[in-house]
Amino acid sequence: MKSDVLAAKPTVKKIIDAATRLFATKGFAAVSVKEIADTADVNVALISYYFGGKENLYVYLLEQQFVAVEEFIANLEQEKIGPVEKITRFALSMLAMKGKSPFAERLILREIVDPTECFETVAKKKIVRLHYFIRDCLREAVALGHFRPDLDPDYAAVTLSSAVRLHIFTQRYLGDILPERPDQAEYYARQALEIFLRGACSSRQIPNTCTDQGGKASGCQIPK
Amino acid sequence: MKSDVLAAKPTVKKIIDAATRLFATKGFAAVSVKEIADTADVNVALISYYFGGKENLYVYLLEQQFVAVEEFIANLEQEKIGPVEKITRFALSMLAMKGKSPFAERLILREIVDPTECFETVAKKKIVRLHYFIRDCLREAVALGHFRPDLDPDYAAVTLSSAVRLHIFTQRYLGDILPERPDQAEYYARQALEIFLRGACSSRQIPNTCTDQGGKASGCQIPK
DNA sequence: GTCTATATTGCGATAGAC
DNA sequence: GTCTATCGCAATATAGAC
Repeated sequence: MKSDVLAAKPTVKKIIDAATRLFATKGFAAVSVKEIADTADVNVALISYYFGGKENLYVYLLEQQFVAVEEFIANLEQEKIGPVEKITRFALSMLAMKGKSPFAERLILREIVDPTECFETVAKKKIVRLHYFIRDCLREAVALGHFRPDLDPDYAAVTLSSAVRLHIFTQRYLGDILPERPDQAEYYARQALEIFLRGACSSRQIPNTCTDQGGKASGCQIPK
Repeated sequence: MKSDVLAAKPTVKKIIDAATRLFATKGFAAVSVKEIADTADVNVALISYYFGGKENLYVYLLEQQFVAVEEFIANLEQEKIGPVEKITRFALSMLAMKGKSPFAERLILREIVDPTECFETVAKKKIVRLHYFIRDCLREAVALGHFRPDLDPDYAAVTLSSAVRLHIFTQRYLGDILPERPDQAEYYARQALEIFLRGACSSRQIPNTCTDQGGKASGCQIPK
């Protein structure tokens, strides 16, 4: 849409930075162009001038975020590492990308929660692609015997990305009651990942929730 | 705010039903009172007449949703069952409440993602309370030896509610690519729960992610 | 490129008829 | 209790001065 050389202009960059932060924090509907302009310290009219309106600006920003994520995924797919390490790196990717695109996670998660009309079809392809990446890793891990054979890769993929990602938003409410850790975000991601990996590979029985004793892994019943 | 007897009036009920569905689906900022009135098939002015405006209506609805959830939690706390079964029931609560308040999960999750000014302080107390319930169950389960001793209950609580809840929103994008299961929502919740429970109680080593071999459970390193 | 001023639309709320 | 008409306001976008 807009060439990258345009994004180098200081005024354009100020708009991009302010808009990215605001959209990520408050969501598309709750942010006004005036607020973006004030935050960026530029004139309101310049947003239409450079981007052709609020919607176009939003679409441009989201596409940029997905580019960053897809690059990350593409690199990961090429690496000669096992599937378990791939999803490990994916789960920690939000930390790895913190410097480059610190709001990518929030913006994408927002688009999942509140699909914008102007971006829904694009978002769908990208989100599905992201899902397939995780699912295929899980499938491979099951095939290799790293994970238990009864793990459902399609659904486990949703569990993994949910577990690792939603915490970004819970921080607002739970941030000050959670015990302090050296690097809170990374600590959380690693905790969640560890639970997932153990839960995916373990064939151990779950205490107090199994009616039969010697059943195989998949027979471990969760009570009604 | 409004007495329950008022909610029995057919017009009021139509407004409540339409507004709950719309707020849950699109979020507070993206819904207009006109849209609510049209969906409910009542006159626009009646929303102000009965509820005193859009914000008041939203606050009223959210409070109702939290009442349902808190009742559920309060009942759960009184039951003479173990902590593992308590969180199991909690995780499946969205299914248990489907009949009574089918939009509770969505509305609460929305309030976490996009805190509304008019409800943030109230929401904080309720969400923190919900978090404490889960965390205390996890603590107890660790103390009883059901879960591994190095599980961090504060952070694991966030992981659990994230894993079990976020899927509601991913369905829009992944709904048609996920393989069909008899009862999709329940199936997902149980899969996520099973992963969590196994991950919480297991002391098994994770394949391909551990550098040292014979380390104890807490020493299981996730690679950088 | 940047600004001011303004056009235009749609929102939420309410006064007043019925 | 329900409706119509309208007010006031804020939002987006743009025309045109500089």
